[in-house]
Amino acid sequence: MLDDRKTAILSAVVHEYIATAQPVGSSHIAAAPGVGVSSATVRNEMAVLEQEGYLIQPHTSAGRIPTDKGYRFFVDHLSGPGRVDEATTRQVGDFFAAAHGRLEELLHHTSDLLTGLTKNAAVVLGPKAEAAVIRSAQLVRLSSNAATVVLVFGNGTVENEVIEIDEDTSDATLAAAAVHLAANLTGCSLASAALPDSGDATVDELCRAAFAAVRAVSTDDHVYVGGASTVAEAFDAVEVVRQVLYTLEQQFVVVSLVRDIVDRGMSVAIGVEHGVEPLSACSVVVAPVVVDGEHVGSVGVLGPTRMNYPQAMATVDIVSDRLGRRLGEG
Amino acid sequence: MLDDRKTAILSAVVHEYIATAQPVGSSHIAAAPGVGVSSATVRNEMAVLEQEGYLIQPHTSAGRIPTDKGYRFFVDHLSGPGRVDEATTRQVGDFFAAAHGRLEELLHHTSDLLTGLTKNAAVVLGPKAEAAVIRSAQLVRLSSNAATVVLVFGNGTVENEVIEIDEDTSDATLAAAAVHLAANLTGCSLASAALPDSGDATVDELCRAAFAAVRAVSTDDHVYVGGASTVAEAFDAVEVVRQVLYTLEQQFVVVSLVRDIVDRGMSVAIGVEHGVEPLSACSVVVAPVVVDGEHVGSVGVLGPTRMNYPQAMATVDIVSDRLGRRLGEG
DNA sequence: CGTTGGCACTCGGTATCCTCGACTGCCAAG
DNA sequence: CTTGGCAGTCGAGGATACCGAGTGCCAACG
Repeated sequence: MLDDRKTAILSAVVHEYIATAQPVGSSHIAAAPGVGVSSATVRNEMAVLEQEGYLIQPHTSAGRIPTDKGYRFFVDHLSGPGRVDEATTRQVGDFFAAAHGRLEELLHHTSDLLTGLTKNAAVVLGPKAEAAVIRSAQLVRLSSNAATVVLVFGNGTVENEVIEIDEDTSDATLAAAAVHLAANLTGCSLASAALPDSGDATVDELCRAAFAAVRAVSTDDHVYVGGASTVAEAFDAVEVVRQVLYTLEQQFVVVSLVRDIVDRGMSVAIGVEHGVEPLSACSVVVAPVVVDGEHVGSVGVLGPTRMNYPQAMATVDIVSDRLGRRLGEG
Repeated sequence: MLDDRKTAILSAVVHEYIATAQPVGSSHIAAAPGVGVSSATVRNEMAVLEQEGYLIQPHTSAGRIPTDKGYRFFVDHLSGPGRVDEATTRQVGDFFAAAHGRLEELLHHTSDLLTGLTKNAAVVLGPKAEAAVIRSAQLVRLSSNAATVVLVFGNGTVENEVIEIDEDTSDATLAAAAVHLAANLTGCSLASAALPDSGDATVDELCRAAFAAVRAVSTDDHVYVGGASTVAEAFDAVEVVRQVLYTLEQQFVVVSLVRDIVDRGMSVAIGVEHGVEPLSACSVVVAPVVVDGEHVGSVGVLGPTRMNYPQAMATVDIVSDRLGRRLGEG
């Protein structure tokens, strides 16, 4: 643990570096409020902080920049609960007040909102359909050998999947299957639903196929990634930009990344902490979206390790909170 | 019009520049096959080509690079019909043979396919629901004051939208509206559908709301943009990368860009030709997706003006063709 | 007359060198 | 323990020189 003065100095270094992206020297810190001490003393303290791994020098005779460990200490001990300014609060409020329509739209726009507020890439992970209550199940013939199964869930999501059917399946059989599906799925969640035999083998066959298809689809994640262009500004090394963008395009990587962080109960993963090597120059700030005490999704932002943590954390928190409330009403 | 020798020289410059991204000098061209002439002669010809606007010199005593006009001449007169190698043909074939499931998935993966084949950003514009035949219309209550209207179209698309309803709307009214909707929409396309009065004012009110909502949604475009990370490699100026990425994120810009090019009957828009200023360093190669003689969508790739046009055009063509066939079967 | 080899010239890129200044670490005095 | 002072370090940035790729022009040639 660090004493008060080291703490204040580290804090000042982090703040300054976040603001300027330049290595920060002892005299700047000595001038900072809250550090009433000469630059020589600051130098001594900074040497200690460097030895303990909170700071590094890019090269001798340069200022210091925080390490991942330094940022970690900062977010754990220094940044407080985090406040968002009033304009942000209002903007978020307005957004969710004005939001209407489909869940997908809402999540998509939420990601844009986060990007706009934090100037970082944003990730929104929506609720899986699996757990939601099925309000309607339907089977619609598309052609002689294809049909669509459509489920409407209580949260407003609609999932569908195309299944192949036998050429000689009669419309009557299809209708019977549709009725059987509707009767047995409506009111349950997909996870809990079971499909008893109907007595007709052909109908059962159809129903099983439909059920399997829609169950497979409903385990897909609803993930929305926005603000990719911000990473082009955050890093000056083209290679890093490319790697980060490429990784962001692999949505399953992003999904497991975010989910993993949330599951570990963390709200911030700094640099290598999240274990995704191509993103080791990035930090991720996440918050779970909670409805009725249940964790139904996540929101987060991804930016360079020298991101504005207090602001990002506060923004992510307020957005996840409001999104949760919104989903609770809907 | 250019004589044969100028044509050959321009062609060689374009090929060389596409391959190396370096200004190309007269001696390289003189050595190229098909140009049996000394570097001095090439220099004279290049000077003419520069005066006529096909080439420019970044600075005196550097080689030349093609202008947009040079690329335009190249694609119009030089690149021939374009062949894809066998591996590509097979890969595309395999892709569409293996593809199954929902239209959205198919389009999304098609964009990934194009990115993989051309190493450029890819755009896939799917069919609008508007024109497709409605196979099923449904109205499902979500809560006391919200319902979802769901349409299933003959091409396998499912569109839905949430509408607000009066708290005191009875389930019976909702059911009546559902029946009325289904009766009047099934079998038509959204564009051609009309909604006669049912005799019950409340039901009509609901139906109108549902119809309006779903009609609004169905005019949305299904657009899939992939391969954003490739643009980080294509340009070395960070600012250009940022602008291009940002523009690609504005999906409506991309949509109107692609649509405009296709509508003008063009297959390639080079640099400023497409009129989107932030993308003036980019070319776009597009092809319409045609099903039964009808233009239902578009595919395209977007890359730096020094992209490999013959390969891109051939790839886009074959993908659009196979996608059209695939949509025709489905 | 078009083509070609030759030649002088241009100019960006790279390397070298230097200076400047922003740091640091250390030390001795307070 | 803190602080002012001081010598030392090292990268950034500017000046200089050089190199080489490439050009334009011209005179000679078939």
